Amino acid sequence: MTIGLVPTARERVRAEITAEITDAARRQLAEVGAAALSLRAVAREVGMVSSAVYRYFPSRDELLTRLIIDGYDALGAAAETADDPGAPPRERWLAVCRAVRAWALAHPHEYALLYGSPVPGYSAPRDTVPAASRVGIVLGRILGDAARAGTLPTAAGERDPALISDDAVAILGGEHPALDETVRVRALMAWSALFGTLSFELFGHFVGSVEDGDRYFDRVTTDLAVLIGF
Amino acid sequence: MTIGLVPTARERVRAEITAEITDAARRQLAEVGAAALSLRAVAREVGMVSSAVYRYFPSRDELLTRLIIDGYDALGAAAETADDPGAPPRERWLAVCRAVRAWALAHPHEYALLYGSPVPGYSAPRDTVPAASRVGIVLGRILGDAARAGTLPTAAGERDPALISDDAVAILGGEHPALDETVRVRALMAWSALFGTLSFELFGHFVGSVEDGDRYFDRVTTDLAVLIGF
DNA sequence: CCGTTGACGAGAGCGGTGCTCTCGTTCGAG
DNA sequence: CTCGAACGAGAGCACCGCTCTCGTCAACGG
Repeated sequence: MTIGLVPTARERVRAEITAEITDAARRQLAEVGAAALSLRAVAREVGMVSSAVYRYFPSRDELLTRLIIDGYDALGAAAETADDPGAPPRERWLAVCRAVRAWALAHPHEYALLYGSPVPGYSAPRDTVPAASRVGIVLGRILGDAARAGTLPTAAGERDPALISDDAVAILGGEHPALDETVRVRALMAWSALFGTLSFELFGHFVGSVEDGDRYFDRVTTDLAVLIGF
Repeated sequence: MTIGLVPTARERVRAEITAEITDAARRQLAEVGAAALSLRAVAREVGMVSSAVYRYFPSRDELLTRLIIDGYDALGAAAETADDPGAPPRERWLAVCRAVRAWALAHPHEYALLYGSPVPGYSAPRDTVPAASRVGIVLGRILGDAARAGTLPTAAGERDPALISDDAVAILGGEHPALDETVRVRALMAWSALFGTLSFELFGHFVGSVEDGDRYFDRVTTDLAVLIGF
């Protein structure tokens, strides 16, 4: 077994088959959702017997974890490309929100896998954290740039590390300049409110209350921008 | 078959067994979650064979629907008893929020069933609507009382029925006095933000960002109260 | 009062699932 | 060239949702 650099033919075909399996799994996910995703059906689609798939993924949950990471990455990439660092903070925030919503509407089952109920005995593995942080990092960068531009209030009171951790602070604007904690908490709140709105829309909790999802979403994200201070 | 009033012995024992099944199912739900809830295991727990359960519930999804409705009712009842109509609006809002969170923390799997990814696809959302509306009605009553007390801005611009439907308006304060649409939209937003925060907390999206969930939640709900105008 | 009917529980069975194990084959590193 | 590791196939286990049949037994109508 070679370590990196030049992959052997065996490693190459292994990577290819792994990709084939994840692609088939992603198609299954988009069609029937995570709960009904069957490893056997995936195996059938790639022309394998179910036991052969276990050479590539030790369990169905590991396969789902792969899809989760890929989903976070796709969503993070969508958020990143939607963010124009030259635009004013509010426009950047709105653009990122719209991009996140567009991705969620285009991939409802993947969104449900990421932000819906966790699957049965599933414990969020550490591997998903970096990918999951990407969209938060985009928001944090907007916040930091706005702070550097001096349009946000700087630290007034003391920080409370129990309320919002050092890691989260590092993402949400960092330490320079010293943002007021209130702003960071509101940014975190806007973040979860964004996904709360999306979850309600996608999971049908707005049925009968909101007709025009596009305009409602714009209103909400605009209100959230004002709340943050953008 | 008698129609209501005096139930026959047969109807009584049927209702008893149905309750036994739902109780066992609720225990299973609390233990292993909705995705892993097995009708056969429920049957075992009540000392039946699996096929016998189908005399009472036509499918596993119908059993889940029963649990969903019961869950919405339990949550709604918790919100209703937490609301003291004599208290000022902000205190009422905070109390209801805390009650909702307390219920969610005490029944995480039930909460996931209600507000996580819809598990059976789109089985029977129609029957669930009245129960699901209860907690929203509580919030709407607070909003209406506050409006009657004259502490909220009255209608300034035109209403936009596509943004927020007539049904939702009827719940969120009604037509007298004519609340400004902005306030109603913000209330709706606060409602989804509340559940967005809870979902993030329960589904682990705050891990590494928020240490003290209690205080963070109070901060968020307080901010939301200010946003609404309470 | 008795016969019919319908509800009921048990059991077998079908097709599906995740996962394990064993068995030939094949391929590539030493 | 050899030998071990990786691989795919297949059988099999335990479980799942759900259907069907069958014997029983209680309630209702004539």
